[in-house]
Amino acid sequence: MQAKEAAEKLEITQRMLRHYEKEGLMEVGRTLNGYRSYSAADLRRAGRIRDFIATGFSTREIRAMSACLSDEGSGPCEGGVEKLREKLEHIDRLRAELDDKRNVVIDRLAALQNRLASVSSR
Amino acid sequence: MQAKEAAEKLEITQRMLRHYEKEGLMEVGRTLNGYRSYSAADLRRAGRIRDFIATGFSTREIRAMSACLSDEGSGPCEGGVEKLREKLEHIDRLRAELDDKRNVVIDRLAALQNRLASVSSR
DNA sequence: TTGAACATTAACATGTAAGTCAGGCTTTGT
DNA sequence: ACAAAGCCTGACTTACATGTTAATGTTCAA
Repeated sequence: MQAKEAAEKLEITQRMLRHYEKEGLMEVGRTLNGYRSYSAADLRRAGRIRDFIATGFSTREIRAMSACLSDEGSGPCEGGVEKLREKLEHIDRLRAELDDKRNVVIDRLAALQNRLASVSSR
Repeated sequence: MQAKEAAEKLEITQRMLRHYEKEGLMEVGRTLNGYRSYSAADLRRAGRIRDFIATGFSTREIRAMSACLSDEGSGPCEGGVEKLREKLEHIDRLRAELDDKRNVVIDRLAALQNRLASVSSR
């Protein structure tokens, strides 16, 4: 698969696909004419990189746990587990707070609607 | 509480606390001598900002939902059912994004642990 | 064979998180 | 009174995601 199609499927730009390569996050084969050729595995890997970046990981961090990115991913990616756990903590803390906040709003909304209901039923 | 202690409790630098202010993400009171004085609420708010940034949100995005960051849903977070509903939409959208991000991490973690398990059981 | 659509690299640009350092004021302990 | 430690602002620096553009090569269809 050529660059354009790959980029479209991943909903990122070709620019970023090249960026991933230049940053050493993935390697992509070439056809005879020098064009990049993306395999299905390349797509999955690039998709993971995209998600990690969108989740606040730097290229440095992603590179550091590069082994954890491949489908088969053998090798030493133990350090990756640490980072994943940390990230999970961040996300979960945020989620918990968002949930609290959500309840505050819901309660208030309910209170408002109670008042409206009691007014309109008068 | 002064800057040093606040930064230590939040495990970020004073530099970043000042940064949050300059970016309009929070306001911090001053004592007579001009020193910043962080309240418990300030600490919580800064902690949320820290978590949002660590989760890949830009200052622009954080600023946009600034009202949802305070402890009390009061302030600009009130003003009738309309605003509350908007607020809820914001929060739910955020929660959805967070869940996506969380799933990315969880999937990877699960994949890693499957691999480790199958290796160690051999 | 010419043009459109695709590809390539390289260079330049922008926004922003984050570090660091300099120059200067304030507080506090000795 | 002096030194150490804190604070303040502002400026310089780096890293990095991402966009844009320019110059050029390749493929394909009319």
